[in-house]
Amino acid sequence: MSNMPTTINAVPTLRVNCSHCNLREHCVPLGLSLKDIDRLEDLVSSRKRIRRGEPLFRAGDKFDCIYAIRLGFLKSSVMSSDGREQVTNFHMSGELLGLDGIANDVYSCDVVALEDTEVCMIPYERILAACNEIPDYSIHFQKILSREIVRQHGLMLLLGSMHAEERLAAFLLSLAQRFESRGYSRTEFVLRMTRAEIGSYLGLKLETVSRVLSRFGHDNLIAVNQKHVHIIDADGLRAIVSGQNPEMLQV
Amino acid sequence: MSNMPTTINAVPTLRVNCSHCNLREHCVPLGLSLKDIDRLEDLVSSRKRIRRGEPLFRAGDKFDCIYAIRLGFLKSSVMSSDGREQVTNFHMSGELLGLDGIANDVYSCDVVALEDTEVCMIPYERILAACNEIPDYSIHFQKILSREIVRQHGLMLLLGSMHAEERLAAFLLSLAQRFESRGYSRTEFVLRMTRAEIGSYLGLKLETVSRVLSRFGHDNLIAVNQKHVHIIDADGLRAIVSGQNPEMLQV
DNA sequence: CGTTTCGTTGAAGAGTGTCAAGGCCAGTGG
DNA sequence: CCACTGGCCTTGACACTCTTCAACGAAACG
Repeated sequence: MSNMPTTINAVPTLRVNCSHCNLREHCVPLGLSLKDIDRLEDLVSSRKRIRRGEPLFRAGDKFDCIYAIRLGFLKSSVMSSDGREQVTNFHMSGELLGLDGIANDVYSCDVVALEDTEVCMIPYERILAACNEIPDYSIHFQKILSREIVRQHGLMLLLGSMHAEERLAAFLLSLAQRFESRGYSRTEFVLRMTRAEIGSYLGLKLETVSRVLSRFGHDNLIAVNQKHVHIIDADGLRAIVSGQNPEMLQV
Repeated sequence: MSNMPTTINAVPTLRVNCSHCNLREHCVPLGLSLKDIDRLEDLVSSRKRIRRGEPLFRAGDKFDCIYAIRLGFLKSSVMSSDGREQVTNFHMSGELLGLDGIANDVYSCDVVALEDTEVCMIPYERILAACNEIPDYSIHFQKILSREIVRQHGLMLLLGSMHAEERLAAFLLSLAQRFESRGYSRTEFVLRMTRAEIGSYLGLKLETVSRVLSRFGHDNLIAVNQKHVHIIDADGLRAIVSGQNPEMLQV
Protein backbone atom coordinates (compact mmCIF):
# COMPACT_ATOMS: atom_id res chain seq x y z
CA MET A 1 0.00 0.00 0.00
CA SER A 2 1.33 3.34 -0.99
CA ASN A 3 0.83 5.17 2.23
CA MET A 4 2.66 2.94 4.62
CA PRO A 5 4.47 4.65 7.46
CA THR A 6 7.60 6.23 6.12
CA THR A 7 10.84 6.07 8.00
CA ILE A 8 11.79 9.56 9.01
CA ASN A 9 15.45 10.29 9.03
CA ALA A 10 17.17 13.09 10.85
CA VAL A 11 16.44 16.49 9.44
CA PRO A 12 19.61 18.51 9.46
CA THR A 13 19.47 22.27 9.49
CA LEU A 14 18.57 22.42 5.86
CA ARG A 15 17.24 25.52 4.23
CA VAL A 16 13.49 25.33 4.29
CA ASN A 17 11.95 26.44 1.06
CA CYS A 18 8.24 26.56 0.41
CA SER A 19 8.59 27.22 -3.29
CA HIS A 20 10.16 23.83 -3.86
CA CYS A 21 7.93 21.92 -1.48
CA ASN A 22 5.64 19.46 -3.17
CA LEU A 23 2.96 20.26 -0.60
CA ARG A 24 2.67 23.79 -1.91
CA GLU A 25 -0.75 22.98 -3.31
CA HIS A 26 -2.17 22.14 0.09
CA CYS A 27 -0.24 24.32 2.44
CA VAL A 28 0.34 27.88 3.56
CA PRO A 29 1.24 29.31 0.18
CA LEU A 30 -1.92 28.00 -1.46
CA GLY A 31 -3.25 30.61 -3.82
CA LEU A 32 -0.23 32.86 -3.73
CA SER A 33 1.87 33.64 -6.77
CA LEU A 34 5.26 32.02 -7.09
CA LYS A 35 6.84 35.40 -6.65
CA ASP A 36 5.14 35.83 -3.32
CA ILE A 37 6.04 32.32 -2.30
CA ASP A 38 9.67 33.18 -2.86
CA ARG A 39 9.29 36.08 -0.52
CA LEU A 40 7.81 33.68 2.02
CA GLU A 41 10.80 31.42 1.99
CA ASP A 42 11.78 32.26 5.49
CA LEU A 43 8.29 31.87 6.81
CA VAL A 44 9.25 28.45 8.10
CA SER A 45 11.84 28.72 10.83
CA SER A 46 12.63 25.05 11.22
CA ARG A 47 11.13 21.62 11.32
CA LYS A 48 10.19 19.36 14.10
CA ARG A 49 9.62 15.65 14.34
CA ILE A 50 7.06 14.12 16.65
CA ARG A 51 6.94 10.44 17.27
CA ARG A 52 3.75 8.50 17.25
CA GLY A 53 1.78 9.05 20.42
CA GLU A 54 3.59 12.21 21.37
CA PRO A 55 1.99 15.63 21.54
CA LEU A 56 2.88 18.50 19.25
CA PHE A 57 1.31 20.82 21.79
CA ARG A 58 -1.32 20.70 24.48
CA ALA A 59 -4.21 22.92 25.50
CA GLY A 60 -2.84 25.74 27.60
CA ASP A 61 0.62 25.76 26.03
CA LYS A 62 1.78 29.19 25.02
CA PHE A 63 0.96 29.92 21.40
CA ASP A 64 3.75 31.14 19.19
CA CYS A 65 3.76 28.94 16.11
CA ILE A 66 1.48 27.74 13.39
CA TYR A 67 2.52 24.29 12.21
CA ALA A 68 2.33 22.90 8.69
CA ILE A 69 2.40 19.15 8.32
CA ARG A 70 5.04 17.87 5.96
CA LEU A 71 4.47 14.23 6.65
CA GLY A 72 2.43 12.21 9.06
CA PHE A 73 -0.95 12.08 10.69
CA LEU A 74 -2.31 13.73 13.83
CA LYS A 75 -5.47 14.32 15.82
CA SER A 76 -6.75 17.40 17.60
CA SER A 77 -8.93 17.05 20.63
CA VAL A 78 -10.49 19.06 23.39
CA MET A 79 -11.15 17.74 26.83
CA SER A 80 -13.87 18.51 29.32
CA SER A 81 -12.81 18.72 32.93
CA ASP A 82 -14.65 15.51 33.74
CA GLY A 83 -12.39 13.69 31.35
CA ARG A 84 -14.46 13.34 28.21
CA GLU A 85 -12.36 13.70 25.12
CA GLN A 86 -13.74 15.06 21.90
CA VAL A 87 -11.59 14.62 18.82
CA THR A 88 -12.13 17.76 16.76
CA ASN A 89 -10.15 16.84 13.68
CA PHE A 90 -7.67 14.53 12.03
CA HIS A 91 -4.84 16.13 10.12
CA MET A 92 -2.66 15.05 7.23
CA SER A 93 0.15 16.45 5.13
CA GLY A 94 -0.18 20.02 3.98
CA GLU A 95 -2.68 21.00 6.65
CA LEU A 96 -2.16 23.68 9.27
CA LEU A 97 -2.21 23.23 13.02
CA GLY A 98 -2.54 25.72 15.82
CA LEU A 99 -4.97 28.23 14.32
CA ASP A 100 -7.00 28.03 17.52
CA GLY A 101 -4.06 29.46 19.44
CA ILE A 102 -4.39 32.90 17.89
CA ALA A 103 -7.54 33.65 19.87
CA ASN A 104 -6.06 33.71 23.36
CA ASP A 105 -2.30 33.30 22.88
CA VAL A 106 -2.56 29.75 24.13
CA TYR A 107 -3.50 26.66 22.22
CA SER A 108 -6.98 25.52 23.12
CA CYS A 109 -6.72 21.90 22.10
CA ASP A 110 -4.33 18.98 22.29
CA VAL A 111 -2.62 17.83 19.13
CA VAL A 112 -1.07 14.38 19.18
CA ALA A 113 0.73 12.48 16.42
CA LEU A 114 -0.98 9.26 15.36
CA GLU A 115 2.09 8.27 13.39
CA ASP A 116 5.62 9.59 13.19
CA THR A 117 5.22 13.10 11.91
CA GLU A 118 7.26 16.00 10.64
CA VAL A 119 5.99 19.56 10.74
CA CYS A 120 7.23 22.95 9.60
CA MET A 121 7.23 25.56 12.33
CA ILE A 122 5.93 28.95 11.28
CA PRO A 123 6.38 31.58 13.98
CA TYR A 124 3.17 33.57 14.15
CA GLU A 125 5.19 36.80 14.13
CA ARG A 126 6.34 35.96 10.65
CA ILE A 127 2.80 35.49 9.48
CA LEU A 128 1.93 38.89 10.87
CA ALA A 129 5.00 40.32 9.21
CA ALA A 130 3.92 38.77 5.93
CA CYS A 131 0.50 40.36 6.36
CA ASN A 132 2.17 43.72 6.48
CA GLU A 133 4.69 43.14 3.73
CA ILE A 134 2.74 41.23 1.12
CA PRO A 135 -0.41 43.00 -0.01
CA ASP A 136 -2.48 39.87 -0.48
CA TYR A 137 -1.30 37.94 2.50
CA SER A 138 -3.86 39.25 4.98
CA ILE A 139 -6.74 38.11 2.85
CA HIS A 140 -4.91 34.88 2.16
CA PHE A 141 -4.46 33.96 5.78
CA GLN A 142 -7.94 35.11 6.69
CA LYS A 143 -9.26 32.75 4.04
CA ILE A 144 -7.42 29.91 5.74
CA LEU A 145 -9.05 30.76 9.05
CA SER A 146 -12.46 31.21 7.49
CA ARG A 147 -12.16 27.91 5.69
CA GLU A 148 -11.71 26.22 9.04
CA ILE A 149 -14.92 27.85 10.25
CA VAL A 150 -16.78 26.57 7.19
CA ARG A 151 -15.37 23.10 7.65
CA GLN A 152 -16.63 23.01 11.21
CA HIS A 153 -20.11 23.97 10.05
CA GLY A 154 -20.14 20.77 8.04
CA LEU A 155 -19.04 18.80 11.04
CA MET A 156 -21.79 20.31 13.14
CA LEU A 157 -24.30 19.22 10.53
CA LEU A 158 -22.91 15.74 10.81
CA LEU A 159 -22.90 15.66 14.62
CA GLY A 160 -26.25 17.33 14.96
CA SER A 161 -28.39 15.59 12.42
CA MET A 162 -26.90 12.38 11.04
CA HIS A 163 -27.26 8.76 12.05
CA ALA A 164 -24.34 6.47 12.79
CA GLU A 165 -24.24 4.97 9.30
CA GLU A 166 -24.43 8.37 7.66
CA ARG A 167 -21.62 9.67 9.84
CA LEU A 168 -19.34 6.77 9.06
CA ALA A 169 -20.10 6.91 5.35
CA ALA A 170 -19.37 10.65 5.28
CA PHE A 171 -16.20 10.08 7.25
CA LEU A 172 -14.89 7.40 4.90
CA LEU A 173 -15.68 9.45 1.82
CA SER A 174 -13.99 12.48 3.28
CA LEU A 175 -10.87 10.48 4.10
CA ALA A 176 -10.85 8.96 0.62
CA GLN A 177 -11.08 12.36 -0.97
CA ARG A 178 -8.26 13.75 1.13
CA PHE A 179 -6.00 10.81 0.37
CA GLU A 180 -6.73 11.11 -3.32
CA SER A 181 -5.92 14.80 -3.45
CA ARG A 182 -2.52 13.93 -2.00
CA GLY A 183 -1.80 11.32 -4.64
CA TYR A 184 -2.71 8.26 -2.64
CA SER A 185 -5.37 5.75 -3.51
CA ARG A 186 -8.89 6.90 -2.84
CA THR A 187 -10.13 3.34 -2.54
CA GLU A 188 -7.55 1.73 -0.30
CA PHE A 189 -5.99 3.22 2.76
CA VAL A 190 -4.99 2.58 6.32
CA LEU A 191 -6.82 4.19 9.19
CA ARG A 192 -4.27 5.80 11.45
CA MET A 193 -6.67 6.22 14.30
CA THR A 194 -8.41 3.75 16.60
CA ARG A 195 -12.12 2.99 16.59
CA ALA A 196 -12.42 4.97 19.79
CA GLU A 197 -10.89 8.02 18.14
CA ILE A 198 -13.17 7.73 15.13
CA GLY A 199 -16.06 7.39 17.55
CA SER A 200 -15.04 10.44 19.50
CA TYR A 201 -14.77 12.46 16.31
CA LEU A 202 -18.17 11.32 15.07
CA GLY A 203 -19.96 11.40 18.40
CA LEU A 204 -20.32 7.62 18.62
CA LYS A 205 -19.00 4.85 20.85
CA LEU A 206 -16.24 2.62 19.57
CA GLU A 207 -18.54 -0.42 19.49
CA THR A 208 -20.93 1.42 17.23
CA VAL A 209 -18.10 2.34 14.89
CA SER A 210 -16.98 -1.26 14.77
CA ARG A 211 -20.48 -2.54 14.17
CA VAL A 212 -21.25 -0.08 11.40
CA LEU A 213 -17.99 -0.81 9.64
CA SER A 214 -18.77 -4.52 9.84
CA ARG A 215 -22.23 -3.86 8.42
CA PHE A 216 -20.72 -1.87 5.55
CA GLY A 217 -18.47 -4.83 4.92
CA HIS A 218 -21.42 -7.21 4.92
CA ASP A 219 -23.22 -4.99 2.42
CA ASN A 220 -20.16 -4.97 0.17
CA LEU A 221 -19.75 -1.22 0.42
CA ILE A 222 -16.27 -1.64 1.83
CA ALA A 223 -13.85 -4.38 2.77
CA VAL A 224 -12.44 -3.74 6.20
CA ASN A 225 -9.74 -5.64 8.01
CA GLN A 226 -8.65 -3.96 11.20
CA LYS A 227 -7.14 -0.65 10.06
CA HIS A 228 -7.11 -1.50 6.38
CA VAL A 229 -10.07 -0.15 4.45
CA HIS A 230 -10.96 -0.81 0.85
CA ILE A 231 -13.83 1.23 -0.52
CA ILE A 232 -15.75 -0.92 -2.95
CA ASP A 233 -18.90 1.07 -3.58
CA ALA A 234 -18.36 4.78 -3.09
CA ASP A 235 -21.73 5.58 -4.65
CA GLY A 236 -23.37 3.34 -2.13
CA LEU A 237 -21.70 5.30 0.64
CA ARG A 238 -22.78 8.55 -0.95
CA ALA A 239 -26.34 7.31 -1.06
CA ILE A 240 -26.14 6.62 2.66
CA VAL A 241 -24.79 10.08 3.42
CA SER A 242 -27.69 11.74 1.70
CA GLY A 243 -30.04 9.76 3.87
CA GLN A 244 -31.15 7.51 1.10
CA ASN A 245 -32.08 3.95 1.43
CA PRO A 246 -30.94 2.04 -1.68
CA GLU A 247 -34.50 0.74 -2.09
CA MET A 248 -35.80 4.28 -2.26
CA LEU A 249 -33.44 5.28 -5.01
CA GLN A 250 -36.02 5.40 -7.74
CA VAL A 251 -38.22 8.16 -6.44
CA MET B 1 -42.63 30.86 4.58
CA SER B 2 -43.52 33.47 1.99
CA ASN B 3 -41.71 34.26 -1.17
CA MET B 4 -42.03 37.98 -0.67
CA PRO B 5 -39.02 39.99 -1.69
CA THR B 6 -36.84 40.87 1.24
CA THR B 7 -37.48 44.31 2.59
CA ILE B 8 -34.28 45.85 3.83
CA ASN B 9 -34.30 49.47 4.71
CA ALA B 10 -30.98 51.20 4.38
CA VAL B 11 -30.20 53.81 7.01
CA PRO B 12 -27.74 55.90 5.07
CA THR B 13 -28.10 59.29 6.64
CA LEU B 14 -26.65 58.40 10.01
CA ARG B 15 -23.00 59.05 10.55
CA VAL B 16 -21.82 55.76 11.91
CA ASN B 17 -19.27 56.06 14.63
CA CYS B 18 -17.78 53.10 16.45
CA SER B 19 -16.06 55.15 19.10
CA HIS B 20 -19.37 56.34 20.51
CA CYS B 21 -21.20 53.08 20.11
CA ASN B 22 -22.15 51.45 23.38
CA LEU B 23 -21.48 48.06 21.87
CA ARG B 24 -17.80 48.82 21.52
CA GLU B 25 -17.02 46.29 24.24
CA HIS B 26 -18.49 43.43 22.26
CA CYS B 27 -17.91 44.39 18.70
CA VAL B 28 -15.29 44.89 16.03
CA PRO B 29 -13.13 47.35 17.90
CA LEU B 30 -12.77 45.10 20.94
CA GLY B 31 -9.23 45.30 22.19
CA LEU B 32 -8.21 48.25 20.07
CA SER B 33 -7.13 51.54 21.51
CA LEU B 34 -9.52 54.49 21.32
CA LYS B 35 -7.12 56.16 18.95
CA ASP B 36 -7.33 53.24 16.59
CA ILE B 37 -11.09 53.12 16.94
CA ASP B 38 -11.26 56.71 15.80
CA ARG B 39 -9.32 55.74 12.72
CA LEU B 40 -11.86 52.99 12.14
CA GLU B 41 -14.79 55.32 12.13
CA ASP B 42 -15.51 54.78 8.52
CA LEU B 43 -15.25 51.04 8.79
CA VAL B 44 -19.01 50.87 8.87
CA SER B 45 -20.52 52.02 5.61
CA SER B 46 -24.17 51.99 6.58
CA ARG B 47 -26.81 50.14 8.46
CA LYS B 48 -29.52 47.74 7.49
CA ARG B 49 -32.74 46.71 9.11
CA ILE B 50 -34.05 43.19 8.80
CA ARG B 51 -37.50 42.32 9.93
CA ARG B 52 -38.27 39.22 11.90
CA GLY B 53 -38.23 36.14 9.73
CA GLU B 54 -36.30 37.73 6.92
CA PRO B 55 -32.80 36.74 5.84
CA LEU B 56 -29.75 38.94 6.17
CA PHE B 57 -28.06 36.74 3.60
CA ARG B 58 -28.29 33.21 2.32
CA ALA B 59 -25.76 30.50 1.52
CA GLY B 60 -24.40 31.16 -1.93
CA ASP B 61 -24.89 34.94 -1.83
CA LYS B 62 -21.86 36.89 -2.89
CA PHE B 63 -19.73 37.85 0.08
CA ASP B 64 -18.75 41.46 0.42
CA CYS B 65 -19.64 42.53 3.93
CA ILE B 66 -19.10 41.56 7.50
CA TYR B 67 -22.10 42.54 9.62
CA ALA B 68 -22.06 43.74 13.20
CA ILE B 69 -25.31 43.44 15.11
CA ARG B 70 -26.47 46.65 16.72
CA LEU B 71 -29.78 45.35 17.91
CA GLY B 72 -31.75 42.18 17.51
CA PHE B 73 -31.38 38.46 17.39
CA LEU B 74 -30.55 36.08 14.55
CA LYS B 75 -29.74 32.50 13.76
CA SER B 76 -27.20 30.99 11.37
CA SER B 77 -27.87 27.66 9.77
CA VAL B 78 -26.48 25.34 7.16
CA MET B 79 -28.49 22.96 5.05
CA SER B 80 -27.57 19.50 3.86
CA SER B 81 -28.32 18.47 0.31
CA ASP B 82 -31.28 16.40 1.45
CA GLY B 83 -32.82 19.33 3.25
CA ARG B 84 -31.86 18.87 6.85
CA GLU B 85 -31.22 22.16 8.60
CA GLN B 86 -28.56 22.56 11.25
CA VAL B 87 -28.58 25.77 13.25
CA THR B 88 -24.93 26.64 13.80
CA ASN B 89 -25.32 29.64 16.05
CA PHE B 90 -27.58 32.26 17.56
CA HIS B 91 -26.37 35.83 17.47
CA MET B 92 -27.03 38.89 19.56
CA SER B 93 -25.93 42.50 19.72
CA GLY B 94 -22.27 43.20 19.24
CA GLU B 95 -21.53 39.95 17.48
CA LEU B 96 -20.20 39.60 13.95
CA LEU B 97 -21.87 37.83 11.06
CA GLY B 98 -20.49 36.66 7.75
CA LEU B 99 -17.00 35.50 8.75
CA ASP B 100 -17.65 32.26 6.89
CA GLY B 101 -17.95 34.21 3.65
CA ILE B 102 -14.25 35.07 3.56
CA ALA B 103 -13.30 31.53 2.67
CA ASN B 104 -14.88 31.31 -0.77
CA ASP B 105 -16.23 34.78 -1.49
CA VAL B 106 -19.74 33.51 -0.91
CA TYR B 107 -21.55 33.10 2.36
CA SER B 108 -21.78 29.47 3.33
CA CYS B 109 -24.75 29.65 5.66
CA ASP B 110 -28.14 31.27 5.95
CA VAL B 111 -28.61 34.03 8.49
CA VAL B 112 -32.18 34.91 9.41
CA ALA B 113 -33.48 37.46 11.89
CA LEU B 114 -35.47 35.99 14.77
CA GLU B 115 -36.63 39.44 15.77
CA ASP B 116 -36.46 42.84 14.14
CA THR B 117 -32.79 43.54 13.81
CA GLU B 118 -30.40 46.30 12.86
CA VAL B 119 -26.86 45.62 11.69
CA CYS B 120 -23.84 47.68 10.72
CA MET B 121 -22.41 46.84 7.32
CA ILE B 122 -18.65 46.60 7.18
CA PRO B 123 -17.36 46.16 3.63
CA TYR B 124 -14.68 43.51 3.74
CA GLU B 125 -12.43 45.74 1.65
CA ARG B 126 -12.32 48.19 4.50
CA ILE B 127 -11.26 45.50 6.91
CA LEU B 128 -8.46 44.57 4.57
CA ALA B 129 -7.53 48.22 4.27
CA ALA B 130 -7.47 48.50 8.05
CA CYS B 131 -5.16 45.48 8.16
CA ASN B 132 -2.71 47.37 6.00
CA GLU B 133 -3.06 50.74 7.69
CA ILE B 134 -3.27 49.91 11.36
CA PRO B 135 -0.36 47.82 12.59
CA ASP B 136 -2.33 45.76 15.09
CA TYR B 137 -5.43 45.25 13.05
CA SER B 138 -4.35 42.07 11.30
CA ILE B 139 -3.76 40.28 14.55
CA HIS B 140 -6.92 41.78 15.93
CA PHE B 141 -9.13 40.47 13.17
CA GLN B 142 -7.37 37.13 13.11
CA LYS B 143 -8.15 36.80 16.79
CA ILE B 144 -11.82 37.32 15.99
CA LEU B 145 -11.70 34.52 13.44
CA SER B 146 -9.72 32.24 15.71
CA ARG B 147 -12.14 32.84 18.55
CA GLU B 148 -14.91 31.52 16.36
CA ILE B 149 -12.89 28.37 15.75
CA VAL B 150 -12.40 27.89 19.49
CA ARG B 151 -16.07 28.47 20.14
CA GLN B 152 -16.97 25.77 17.67
CA HIS B 153 -14.66 23.33 19.41
CA GLY B 154 -16.78 23.76 22.50
CA LEU B 155 -19.90 23.14 20.51
CA MET B 156 -18.44 19.98 19.03
CA LEU B 157 -17.74 18.74 22.54
CA LEU B 158 -21.35 19.40 23.36
CA LEU B 159 -22.74 17.74 20.24
CA GLY B 160 -20.36 14.82 20.38
CA SER B 161 -20.38 13.82 23.99
CA MET B 162 -23.18 15.35 26.02
CA HIS B 163 -26.64 14.12 26.89
CA ALA B 164 -29.82 16.07 26.26
CA GLU B 165 -29.99 17.50 29.80
CA GLU B 166 -26.36 18.55 29.72
CA ARG B 167 -26.82 20.23 26.36
CA LEU B 168 -29.84 22.20 27.50
CA ALA B 169 -28.22 23.18 30.78
CA ALA B 170 -25.11 24.39 28.97
CA PHE B 171 -27.26 26.23 26.47
CA LEU B 172 -29.27 28.07 29.13
CA LEU B 173 -26.16 29.03 31.08
CA SER B 174 -24.49 30.30 27.96
CA LEU B 175 -27.50 32.41 27.05
CA ALA B 176 -27.70 33.76 30.59
CA GLN B 177 -24.06 34.75 30.51
CA ARG B 178 -24.41 36.49 27.17
CA PHE B 179 -27.47 38.41 28.28
CA GLU B 180 -25.75 39.47 31.47
CA SER B 181 -22.67 40.74 29.68
CA ARG B 182 -24.99 42.98 27.67
CA GLY B 183 -26.63 44.44 30.72
CA TYR B 184 -29.75 42.30 30.74
CA SER B 185 -30.86 40.00 33.48
CA ARG B 186 -28.98 36.75 33.64
CA THR B 187 -31.86 35.03 35.40
CA GLU B 188 -34.86 36.09 33.35
CA PHE B 189 -35.07 36.33 29.63
CA VAL B 190 -37.12 35.54 26.60
CA LEU B 191 -36.09 32.87 24.15
CA ARG B 192 -36.18 34.33 20.69
CA MET B 193 -36.03 30.99 18.95
CA THR B 194 -38.46 28.10 18.74
CA ARG B 195 -37.99 24.71 20.37
CA ALA B 196 -37.24 23.28 16.96
CA GLU B 197 -34.43 25.80 16.46
CA ILE B 198 -32.96 25.07 19.87
CA GLY B 199 -33.18 21.40 19.03
CA SER B 200 -31.46 21.83 15.73
CA TYR B 201 -28.67 23.77 17.38
CA LEU B 202 -28.21 21.17 20.10
CA GLY B 203 -28.70 18.10 17.94
CA LEU B 204 -32.03 17.18 19.53
CA LYS B 205 -35.65 16.98 18.45
CA LEU B 206 -38.07 19.67 19.52
CA GLU B 207 -40.03 17.26 21.70
CA THR B 208 -36.87 16.39 23.61
CA VAL B 209 -36.13 20.06 24.16
CA SER B 210 -39.64 20.59 25.45
CA ARG B 211 -39.49 17.59 27.74
CA VAL B 212 -36.12 18.48 29.22
CA LEU B 213 -37.19 22.05 29.86
CA SER B 214 -40.30 20.74 31.58
CA ARG B 215 -38.14 18.42 33.68
CA PHE B 216 -35.90 21.32 34.66
CA GLY B 217 -39.05 23.15 35.70
CA HIS B 218 -40.20 20.20 37.80
CA ASP B 219 -36.81 20.07 39.49
CA ASN B 220 -37.00 23.78 40.29
CA LEU B 221 -33.91 24.58 38.29
CA ILE B 222 -35.84 26.96 36.10
CA ALA B 223 -39.35 28.28 35.64
CA VAL B 224 -40.39 28.09 32.05
CA ASN B 225 -43.52 29.39 30.43
CA GLN B 226 -43.46 29.22 26.69
CA LYS B 227 -40.62 31.51 25.65
CA HIS B 228 -40.12 33.04 29.07
CA VAL B 229 -37.33 31.49 31.10
CA HIS B 230 -36.43 32.21 34.69
CA ILE B 231 -33.26 30.59 35.94
CA ILE B 232 -33.76 29.67 39.57
CA ASP B 233 -30.79 27.46 40.32
CA ALA B 234 -27.83 28.25 38.10
CA ASP B 235 -25.53 26.09 40.22
CA GLY B 236 -27.87 23.19 39.70
CA LEU B 237 -27.58 23.69 35.97
CA ARG B 238 -23.82 23.93 36.25
CA ALA B 239 -23.80 20.67 38.17
CA ILE B 240 -25.67 19.05 35.32
CA VAL B 241 -23.13 20.29 32.83
CA SER B 242 -20.69 18.80 35.34
CA GLY B 243 -17.95 21.28 35.74
CA GLN B 244 -16.62 21.91 32.29
CA ASN B 245 -14.29 24.69 31.39
CA PRO B 246 -16.41 27.84 31.12
CA GLU B 247 -14.41 28.86 28.05
CA MET B 248 -15.75 25.80 26.33
CA LEU B 249 -19.31 26.66 27.11
CA GLN B 250 -19.70 29.72 24.95
CA VAL B 251 -22.35 27.99 22.95
C1' DC C 1 6.38 -14.99 24.81
C1' DG C 2 3.60 -12.83 27.90
C1' DT C 3 1.28 -8.44 28.30
C1' DT C 4 -1.31 -4.79 26.67
C1' DT C 5 -3.97 -2.49 23.49
C1' DC C 6 -7.31 -2.80 20.04
C1' DG C 7 -11.22 -4.82 17.62
C1' DT C 8 -15.39 -7.71 17.16
C1' DT C 9 -19.70 -9.40 18.54
C1' DG C 10 -23.84 -10.48 21.53
C1' DA C 11 -27.55 -9.35 24.86
C1' DA C 12 -29.92 -6.14 27.47
C1' DG C 13 -31.21 -1.54 28.61
C1' DA C 14 -31.31 3.60 28.51
C1' DG C 15 -32.05 7.61 26.02
C1' DT C 16 -34.06 9.84 22.09
C1' DG C 17 -36.85 9.82 18.21
C1' DT C 18 -41.42 9.23 16.11
C1' DC C 19 -46.18 9.65 15.92
C1' DA C 20 -50.30 11.52 17.56
C1' DA C 21 -53.51 14.33 20.15
C1' DG C 22 -54.55 18.36 22.38
C1' DG C 23 -53.69 23.06 24.48
C1' DC C 24 -52.01 27.78 24.29
C1' DC C 25 -51.29 32.07 22.04
C1' DA C 26 -51.06 35.83 18.54
C1' DG C 27 -52.81 37.46 14.49
C1' DT C 28 -56.78 37.96 11.25
C1' DG C 29 -61.06 38.87 9.47
C1' DG C 30 -65.90 38.92 10.08
C1' DC D 1 -65.74 41.77 20.11
C1' DC D 2 -65.46 37.07 18.94
C1' DA D 3 -64.51 33.01 16.34
C1' DC D 4 -61.19 31.20 13.46
C1' DT D 5 -56.72 29.99 12.00
C1' DG D 6 -52.08 28.54 12.05
C1' DG D 7 -47.88 28.22 14.44
C1' DC D 8 -45.85 26.76 18.57
C1' DC D 9 -45.60 24.02 22.76
C1' DT D 10 -46.62 20.06 25.78
C1' DT D 11 -47.37 15.39 26.88
C1' DG D 12 -48.10 10.38 26.26
C1' DA D 13 -47.23 5.84 24.13
C1' DC D 14 -44.34 3.31 21.55
C1' DA D 15 -40.35 2.18 18.47
C1' DC D 16 -35.75 2.23 17.52
C1' DT D 17 -31.00 3.57 17.56
C1' DC D 18 -27.23 3.63 20.15
C1' DT D 19 -24.89 2.67 24.46
C1' DT D 20 -23.50 -0.29 28.12
C1' DC D 21 -21.64 -4.39 29.85
C1' DA D 22 -19.23 -8.39 28.94
C1' DA D 23 -16.53 -11.92 26.78
C1' DC D 24 -13.31 -13.19 23.55
C1' DG D 25 -9.99 -12.98 19.72
C1' DA D 26 -6.32 -10.53 17.12
C1' DA D 27 -2.62 -7.65 16.64
C1' DA D 28 1.13 -4.82 18.54
C1' DC D 29 4.90 -4.27 21.82
C1' DG D 30 8.59 -4.72 24.90
